[in-house]
Amino acid sequence: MNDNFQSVEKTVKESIIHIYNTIPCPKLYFQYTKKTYKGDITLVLFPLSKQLHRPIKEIGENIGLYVMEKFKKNVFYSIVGGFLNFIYQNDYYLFLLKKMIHPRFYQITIDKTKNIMIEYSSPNANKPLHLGHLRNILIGSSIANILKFVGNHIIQIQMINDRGIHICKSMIAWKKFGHGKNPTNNKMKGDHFVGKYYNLFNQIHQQEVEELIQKKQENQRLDTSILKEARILLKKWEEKEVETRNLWKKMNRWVYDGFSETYKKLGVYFDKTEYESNIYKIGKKIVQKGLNQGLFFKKEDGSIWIDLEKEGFDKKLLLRSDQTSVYMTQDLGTAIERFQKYNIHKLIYVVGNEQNYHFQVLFKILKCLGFPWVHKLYHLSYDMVTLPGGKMKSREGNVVTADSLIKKMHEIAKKRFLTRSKKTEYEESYNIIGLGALKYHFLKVDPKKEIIFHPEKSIDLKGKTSTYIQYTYSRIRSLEKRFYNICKIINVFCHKVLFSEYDKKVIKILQQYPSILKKSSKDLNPSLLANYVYDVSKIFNNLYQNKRLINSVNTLYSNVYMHILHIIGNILKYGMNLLGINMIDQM
RNA sequence: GGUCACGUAGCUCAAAUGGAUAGAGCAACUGCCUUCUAAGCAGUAGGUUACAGGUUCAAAUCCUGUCGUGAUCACCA
Repeated sequence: MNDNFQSVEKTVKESIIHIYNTIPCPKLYFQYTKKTYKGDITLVLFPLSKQLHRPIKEIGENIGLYVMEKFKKNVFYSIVGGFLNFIYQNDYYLFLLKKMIHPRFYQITIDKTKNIMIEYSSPNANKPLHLGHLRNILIGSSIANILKFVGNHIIQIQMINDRGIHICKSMIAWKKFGHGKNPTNNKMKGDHFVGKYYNLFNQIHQQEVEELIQKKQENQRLDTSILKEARILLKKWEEKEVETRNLWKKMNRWVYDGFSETYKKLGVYFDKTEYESNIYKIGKKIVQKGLNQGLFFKKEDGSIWIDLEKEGFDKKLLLRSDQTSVYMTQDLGTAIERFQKYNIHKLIYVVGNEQNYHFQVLFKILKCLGFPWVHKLYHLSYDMVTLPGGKMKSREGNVVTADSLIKKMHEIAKKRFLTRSKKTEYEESYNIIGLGALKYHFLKVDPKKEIIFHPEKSIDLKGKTSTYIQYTYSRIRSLEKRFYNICKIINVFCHKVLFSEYDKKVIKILQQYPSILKKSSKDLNPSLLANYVYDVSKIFNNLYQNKRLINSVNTLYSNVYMHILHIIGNILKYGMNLLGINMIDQM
């Protein structure tokens, strides 16, 4: 077997330089050959024809012949319209197979090691994580996995919004109606417990607003008595009153314990946690500095603004008239502090698209301030998760929490598992299947697109799902076991191996793995990987159903399939793990 | 109203960034378990890629306009 091949792409490039004597070589447009045409990889000739000023047919023939020659007829070619299709021959597939069984095939390093900080989750400390957080967390953690896998150093960070009027709302409700209860004696998860009081606050506030409307005093709707009380509490908090601070610490602790539990269930973790209460003052200095430099301006009431109208934005508030911070103030501060503290090459914010404008302005302000690292900031924006009826934020207390969804998935998996599985009781598998289905459902969709979530239909365990992929994987594991029981191991590369069309289809898909992973990491998009892993599963099941893979009669081909199974297994496992999904050996 | 996204099969999503005859899965219908796991495989049906123009060898993809959906334009977070 000839195993000194270099890639077709490289050879094509070489041929153009050689034949047309052009340096540098024009940009080449390759694509994997469409299913409807014969071939493996395709060069699009139209742009080349334009640049070389030669007819398509001639270019195609020249390159095709050169490549065929170079590969000693292990690669054929055909020209269809303006497309030059390269058709791999048997031995080239064998070469690919050999390449793919090497561990290096999976160790993809796309660029030099970089320090990348990725901020995600970033919840408010007053209620449980919900559907929206779930998408955020899954995208963030999966991208962190992918970036790490291709060789970067990753710092996963969450910023907890533990300060402000919204926190005081749950505090005041607990003070008035909590009667000293706590999550333990109430048998509730801490974040749900606190969230209950936050919802209670909103209910009471709403009642009071309605009363005001009846009394025709609706102009006072922002001054309900309970809201006033919350404001007083905020003031006390700002003044660091001991009792208020202690209550605040106590209730936050409940919430954090609840978050930790949810994170643990989801299998995500953070290297760092920042608290808004620790850093909300940092930005003020910067704002003052910018004011002194004449970049910002002060209104009569003492508030500080930036005028970005020339840049196509509006005027933006940076500091309130009472000199307290707004979101922008602290985002300026944290960004600056992060670059001072850590040597980071990239800072990714995973934040919903409702804040697109906020981040555009944030980056613009930092640019105005002259920080050289502004181009290292990236807002990874994703669309909302909506319920079929419409918005999910709408009615208070009616949101789907992450915990309830995780629990529901576990139940669905259990029900299905019991009727299907060969195994007896196996609690851990319900988790892997249920959670996997949830994660896959969220990650297979391009982040920038909306997800419409049907709670009643919940999430499928068949079709284009993680369950299908997990099932495929456990089939592979089972086949491997069978192989070791009945077959001798031989070196297939010392023999003449002939691949069937099914085999070729599989190898064709498998060899795309590095480019998919590369693209996923470059685009910061786990959905590409998710969809690819599904394709791999599908093509395997097609092979499996049509060929007897492992048998004692044909040792050579059983060994060949053993290699193919091994590669598929690796791709499925690595790929799914990067999405945060575990695999099961037996289902 | 200004700005920014998005609009693909009945439903949920793809389509490697401008390439060939737009692909999957649900749901519906038809076949396939005496054979390595049927949570599977094969097949049928389903499309004027919201609409109208434009750019070029080539448009779901880029530009313009219209319509629809959502987000945002707070001394909220």
